[in-house]
Amino acid sequence: MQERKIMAEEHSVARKTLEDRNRASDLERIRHSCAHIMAAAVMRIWPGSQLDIGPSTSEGFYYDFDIPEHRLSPEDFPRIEEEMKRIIKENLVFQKEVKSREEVRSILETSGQKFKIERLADIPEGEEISTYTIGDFLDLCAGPHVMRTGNVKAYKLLRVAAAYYRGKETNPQLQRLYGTAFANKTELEEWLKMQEEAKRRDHRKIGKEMRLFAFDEDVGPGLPLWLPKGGILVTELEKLAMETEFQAGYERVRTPHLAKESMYKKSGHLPYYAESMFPPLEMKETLNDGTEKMERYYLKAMNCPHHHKIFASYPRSYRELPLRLSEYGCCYRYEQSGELFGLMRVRSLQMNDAHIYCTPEQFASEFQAVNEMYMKYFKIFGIKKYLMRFSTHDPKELGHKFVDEPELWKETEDRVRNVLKDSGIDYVEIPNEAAFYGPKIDVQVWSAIGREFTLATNQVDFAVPGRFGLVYRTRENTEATPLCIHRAPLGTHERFIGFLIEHYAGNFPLWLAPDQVRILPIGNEQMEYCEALRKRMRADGIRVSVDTSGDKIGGKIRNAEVDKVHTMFVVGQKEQDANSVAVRRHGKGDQGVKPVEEVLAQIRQMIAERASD
RNA sequence: GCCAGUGUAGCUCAGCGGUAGAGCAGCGGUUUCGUAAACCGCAGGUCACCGGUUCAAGCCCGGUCACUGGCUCCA
Repeated sequence: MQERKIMAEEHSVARKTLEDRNRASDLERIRHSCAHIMAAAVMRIWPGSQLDIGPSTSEGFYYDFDIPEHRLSPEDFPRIEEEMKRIIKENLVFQKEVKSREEVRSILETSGQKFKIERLADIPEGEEISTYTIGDFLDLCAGPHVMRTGNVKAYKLLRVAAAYYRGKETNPQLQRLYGTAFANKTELEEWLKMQEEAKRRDHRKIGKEMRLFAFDEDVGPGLPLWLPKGGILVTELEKLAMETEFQAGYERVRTPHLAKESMYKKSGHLPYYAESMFPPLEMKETLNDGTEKMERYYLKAMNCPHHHKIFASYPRSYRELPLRLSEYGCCYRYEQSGELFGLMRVRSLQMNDAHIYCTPEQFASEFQAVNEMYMKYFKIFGIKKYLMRFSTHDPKELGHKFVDEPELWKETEDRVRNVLKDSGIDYVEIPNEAAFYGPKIDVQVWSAIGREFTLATNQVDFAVPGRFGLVYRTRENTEATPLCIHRAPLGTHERFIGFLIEHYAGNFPLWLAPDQVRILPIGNEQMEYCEALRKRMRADGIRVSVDTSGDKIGGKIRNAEVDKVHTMFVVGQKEQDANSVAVRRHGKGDQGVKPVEEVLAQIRQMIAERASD
């Protein structure tokens, strides 16, 4: 599971060609120019600063500095913005000059810009080398820029962050200043407003307000507690997965949360992933001869090895394949503290996992069926914007990052590529990003607030079944090792629900809504009628409650709306006499009076169909 | 793990050297009401934790923890 990869690439060292640069949009020019203006301002305030690079991004721009005499903090923003304002007012020309490599190097050496000198060395031989100057601020830069500093009209500094030089952890850490710029003030304000709106949809905020989940210091960071209402979401997702997988010929299994070190040595996970696993539990075991032996147990960070052991639990025949084992397995990963993020990145997680063991002949259709399952889920949740990322290996890393099986890599990657092409799915291929045991497809989605992450994953494993000695008898009565497909179309409960909270802004469709129906009596006279109705609906499996508070009907409605109750039944004497209810939908207002039978039939149907609204 | 920021009642926040505050939620009353807030009252806090400066510390300083924004990493 990975996330923010594409964002990271956007910031990475991959050089844009000059052609790419010339295609830069007006907005990109403005933002990149604004980055220069910001850098010029920083140089005026702290003249001893070293410059790195300052590209535009999808959200705005940034510039990386080494400022020896100062630690940047948001308190510096007014001062820097003030200086930027001055530079813009001076309306300086962005003066481009094409120079020779030696000429530029000597300028940079004079000004002591050591990062820039290294960046200069990256520019391929034969490519045009240019500098842009505004006033006395010179920057090695291919452009393009706006004409004058006065063309930048709306900008705002956003945050400071540390960033490693060239993104490498071992390199020195630079201070990164983030900002954004727009063509005019109106657009900037609209964007700021949208950011505010995004904050309101944040799953951490809604999760707290709706009492879906909680964190507790004594439990530990990254270890979410599902509160009753969040537990309902979990249960509904599991019901969906179980039904879908049952129909698709999967068999459910259950496995322990930990295993001995030897298994992870066998799987090959340990050398690669020990750092992101919780440290082992160590215990003394007394052997039959009285000697003691230290045994190490690891909390499982993945379900695959346990499932492989199920495959290996008795001899298998080709007749049993494809064998599809599924489990909502609990895993534990020791994610770095700085990486923890609400429900989206946690240390305990439950994965919608399954492993499909199949013959090479079955591989393509099994892989295709998995893709179709993804599409089915996306339709239910109305997920329209997604991207399949096909991660492949880099032959140079064989034996290091990737298991040393050159032919298997090529063969399986070709197979996956063919399935993707044949099914006409939109995908991008990204080299050198595969799992160590095989190529994978990650489904990237964007939450309502524009954050990108891997929601689900579908991986091919041609290495580990062999390590586990998994074999089946072929028709020819020989032994063969199965291929394995790892798949988790609903990702993990934690991340998937985090995504859904933002996707729906907490306004879940009826089948998912923790509070499906709340009955609101106008007065005490209707209480018995309401209570009878509640009992009847409960018997039907509908999540319903009665508001027995002393509030007026307006107050009851308000509370139900705030609680995001999907459907309200307002019941007064009129409704009781006619065996009806006045239906009100969350966010949609009064839907009119309807006979009880009609409303209940409709609700049952919506739940059964998992209707999207 | 690294850089920066934040931490005051269940929630949202005010107070920024001089006796801890508000609204909402909660609890107790009164009210029984027709589509987004009835009224009155009560209670609620070692101001994240540990140490320091000061006659006096939510407030200043140092450390720890948690969370947040980035970076790095990510089966």
